[in-house]
Amino acid sequence: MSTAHRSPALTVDSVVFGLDDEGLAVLLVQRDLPPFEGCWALPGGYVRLGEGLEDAARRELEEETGLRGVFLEQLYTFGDPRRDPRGHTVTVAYYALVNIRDHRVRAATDARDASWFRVGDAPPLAFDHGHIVEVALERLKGKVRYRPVGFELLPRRFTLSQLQHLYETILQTPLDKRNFRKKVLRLGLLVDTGKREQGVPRRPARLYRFDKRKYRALEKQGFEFSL
Amino acid sequence: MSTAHRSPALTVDSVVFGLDDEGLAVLLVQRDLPPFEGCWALPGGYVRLGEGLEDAARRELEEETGLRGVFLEQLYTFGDPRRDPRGHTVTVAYYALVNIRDHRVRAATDARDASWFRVGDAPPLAFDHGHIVEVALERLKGKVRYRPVGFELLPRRFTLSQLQHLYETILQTPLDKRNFRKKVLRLGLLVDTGKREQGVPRRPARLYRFDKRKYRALEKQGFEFSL
DNA sequence: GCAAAAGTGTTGAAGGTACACCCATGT
DNA sequence: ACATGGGTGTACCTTCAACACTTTTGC
Repeated sequence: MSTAHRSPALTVDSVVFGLDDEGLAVLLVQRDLPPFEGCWALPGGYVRLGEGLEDAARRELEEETGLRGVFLEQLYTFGDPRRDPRGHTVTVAYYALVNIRDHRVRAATDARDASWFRVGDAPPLAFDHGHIVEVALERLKGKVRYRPVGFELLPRRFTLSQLQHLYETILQTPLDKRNFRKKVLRLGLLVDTGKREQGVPRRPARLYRFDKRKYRALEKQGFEFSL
Repeated sequence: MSTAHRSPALTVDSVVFGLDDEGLAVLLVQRDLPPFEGCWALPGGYVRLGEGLEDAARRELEEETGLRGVFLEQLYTFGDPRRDPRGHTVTVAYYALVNIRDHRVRAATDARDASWFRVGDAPPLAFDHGHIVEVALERLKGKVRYRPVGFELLPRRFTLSQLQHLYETILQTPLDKRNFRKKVLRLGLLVDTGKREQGVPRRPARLYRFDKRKYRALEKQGFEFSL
């Protein structure tokens, strides 16, 4: 092992998922520079010397889309030497979950535009970003069942129907209303806020919030979330 | 985004798990060069330009320990800028599962020695490798329950007791013999080879093998392994 | 014949699935 | 009064957990 090496370049990219009434969406930016100029791509960019990977992902995310303070987890590292036409570039991919209504998105550095696309209805993406999105979807599908990450996609207060639709959307399968409610309430991790939906043309639903403190406490005692 | 960058260096490291009668073991190499000269570490090294990540991990593994053709999966990418005293070095970690008896290990390039250490009884490791081993153990613990990876640690033909001990070792919990056998046989993925253990001072157990073909077929039809 | 692990079924508890109707609200 | 989703309980079935004795082999 010598101490001087020509290294592959290193980037981070983030797959940001959001949820609205229509379903799952991904946040993309339109590239303002070659290669793939004008093409839609994942927000991301080069890791700086001395910078942590997650720090880099958060920095790029804020620079390119204005998002900050979101739930972010490492997804996978993609290193096919041909994935970037400029030369061997390894990218550490992250995925993020955000509640669309709480975050206003704006384009910025290196990006002409940033906007949400319905999953499965996005334009062809730059590099191997289409593939990265697929991997992120698979991961989300697996994770949501045994970790309470879905709540990151909802407003702080939400109805049980919203939660159910979320699971139905991500898992791509219909769920039974009564069974779903029983199961999720029996976990004891949802708190009835006492409030109701407002301004809906029907019976207003109770609003719950997820009890993160309680979950963290149970987690340390070996409790396993599962739906 | 400019096109020239000083990138962090990029390495791969592998956590190789093996199993014997005493329990789980990790394969380590003794470094022959600074930093951490003489210290035990994970087999690994720099990714070459134009080389795929998994290719690099396999190459280093063979160079340093003689192992080839093993089960290998990406674990996580570690990028704390201070994890290597020589300067910012990001490492893509893999974990491997091998059957100790099928593979003879030998030291080679960059390593004075290579040898197995009981998990939890290893010397302090170079860099953040101790932490990487912990993360790998956690991953193995999670994975073994819903993917049939455990079989990689056993010989091709194995007894149900061996399989049970494997699960007890990895999950760190005792299992009921009758319930375990029922569950695992009901999956329909073990084939009775018709052979028996030989040369043991007791009633010889039946030898089974894992039916990988059948598993792959079921997997494509949405089947989920679980124990 | 002794030691050591192999092999084998049943029962009770818990949890999962399937299923249909009345209620509260806005218009 | 009507349309819309909100909210609720039961019966059946499957799966999980607990548990002890006989069998086969080598020495």
